[in-house]
Amino acid sequence: MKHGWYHGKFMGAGYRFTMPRQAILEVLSRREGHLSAEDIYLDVHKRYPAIGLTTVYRTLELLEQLRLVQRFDFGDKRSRYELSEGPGGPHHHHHLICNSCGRVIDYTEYIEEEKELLQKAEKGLSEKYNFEILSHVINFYGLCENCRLRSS
Amino acid sequence: MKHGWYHGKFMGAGYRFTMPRQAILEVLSRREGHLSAEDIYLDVHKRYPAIGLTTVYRTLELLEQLRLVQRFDFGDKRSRYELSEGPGGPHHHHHLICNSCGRVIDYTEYIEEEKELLQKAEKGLSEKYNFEILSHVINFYGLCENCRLRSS
DNA sequence: ATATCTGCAAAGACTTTGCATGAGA
DNA sequence: TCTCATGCAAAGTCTTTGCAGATAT
Repeated sequence: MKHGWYHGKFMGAGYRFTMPRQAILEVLSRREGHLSAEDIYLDVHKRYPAIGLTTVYRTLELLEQLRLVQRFDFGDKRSRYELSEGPGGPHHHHHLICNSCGRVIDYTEYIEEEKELLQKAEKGLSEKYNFEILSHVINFYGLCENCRLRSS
Repeated sequence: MKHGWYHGKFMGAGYRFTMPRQAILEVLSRREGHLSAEDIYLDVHKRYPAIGLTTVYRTLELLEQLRLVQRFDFGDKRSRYELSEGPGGPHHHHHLICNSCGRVIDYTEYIEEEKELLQKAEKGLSEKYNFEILSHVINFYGLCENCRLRSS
């Protein structure tokens, strides 16, 4: 893992690129998607038992502020974190969320069609409401395969 | 407010249409959008001081299950509730959410264009993942007018 | 009549904060 | 060196649960 880019991001914003921060980024990069703070803590903790849960929370808050990480809420009562898309991060995707069991499925289809809509909407909305759009979330809710079978 | 329709919804599902439930629905209907459990509690409590916060939570859970209410998460740490769209409820809309101050703006533009994308996506995704889509959420995140000015 | 619903208080779960210690530049 | 970062424990906030009494059908 090349730390140079992240190192620059941190230093450029006046933050230190410490070992816990490296380790947390490494976990986010290795295990893509939908990780809770505790998931990350447990994983990081295996390699660096000294790192505490508080640091995980504080680091995630910082990463979110630096736009390196995006926070999601899938309806269970905990925040979920993913590396932002881009070099090193995942590709642009959205989520199917099962109302019954909470499963989350990533999908990458219809991104082209989506782009058209979003570009039009972003332009219009930023003009009308003077709102600067920086990111978006599209979620579909429903029943996953297993839960469909079980409830029918 | 005509309670007949709601009464039927409740009874049809084996639940009682009690006074607290009526009162909570009345608040949701009168004050459209983005209400937290506590917002609802405080409002309902003015008219019916006997109704407790617990009942508000339990009623909202039930209303969500009956699909009469949709729950949202806007990034502050509390759930927000809105009456589902439909007769008596609000029109279809989405949200602009300010990353800085948390303000939420409803918008109803681009719904037609959105419909096209969603229909295509829903069809394709339900086939590919055998996932039955029941609802969707589109959120735009960014900076509202006030926060743009303040940060520039 | 009786199964459901409610209020209160207490518990639970996730997240944040205070403060002394430790570490990066 | 000296400010920023960290760990631990404690506190905070929203939400859920247990249980006895009340209520709708």
